[in-house]
Amino acid sequence: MTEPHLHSPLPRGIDADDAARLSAPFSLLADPSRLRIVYALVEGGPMCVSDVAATAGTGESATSHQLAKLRAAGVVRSERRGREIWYQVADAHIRLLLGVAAEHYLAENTPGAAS
Amino acid sequence: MTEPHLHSPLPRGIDADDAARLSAPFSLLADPSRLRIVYALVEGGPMCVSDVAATAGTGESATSHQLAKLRAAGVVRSERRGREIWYQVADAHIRLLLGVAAEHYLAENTPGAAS
DNA sequence: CTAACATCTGAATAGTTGCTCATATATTCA
DNA sequence: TGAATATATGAGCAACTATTCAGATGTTAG
Repeated sequence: MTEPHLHSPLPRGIDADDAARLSAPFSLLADPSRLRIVYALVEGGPMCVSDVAATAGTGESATSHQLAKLRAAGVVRSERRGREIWYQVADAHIRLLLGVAAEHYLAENTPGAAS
Repeated sequence: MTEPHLHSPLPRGIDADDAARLSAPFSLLADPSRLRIVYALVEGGPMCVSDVAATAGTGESATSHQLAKLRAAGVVRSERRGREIWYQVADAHIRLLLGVAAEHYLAENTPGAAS
């Protein structure tokens, strides 16, 4: 292992800490099922768990697990209404990221970002 | 299992196919090491592998593996220069996503997106 | 041609993650 | 109170992924 040359003038990157902070929101959208869940909430507004599952096409237990993870990450907020628990998106950044991606990778009507 | 109620008026989501397409770019940025690699290339411009590794703070073999994956996904382009192989970012969408995230989650000088 | 260098590639491994199943908790209704 | 509904939660498992190590490939210099 000889020292690397560093051709370019001082191309400093980001430290491991910032990389972890930056990659966290991406990992939340990296799973197709979880992305469908977030998308359903962005597009459809506040919903109870079973409606999220029905809209996203995911199992109810799996949906609950994913919503718990999203809630722990601060992406969604939950509120009890009777025996149901309603979820809504609480993170504008995630909404923006999803909108940008949808706009560029689906080339259709984008959620949240436009208008 | 009784049928779900669907309170909201027709909140249709996206199908599994679109979800997979949408989540793919996010998964590429979901790993801290790979994100540092992309970030290094976005910030520092074209570089050879060992310089990418040095800038990103990742092992050389690991960097090579990740660059191969990024190349397969069309995120980076490679070109041989003598015995070195230089990589550069080839996907404007990834650049934009990374820029948006950096702007909102690091609140500092953002790469690519601004100016 | 040989040695050194830069990168690639495959196998093995360890860590992570998302799903399912079963069960627990909480709420409403009769 | 007891049954039904809605969701949460934990354990177990299967699939995926990133890293390391060893060796292969291609390139330049002597």
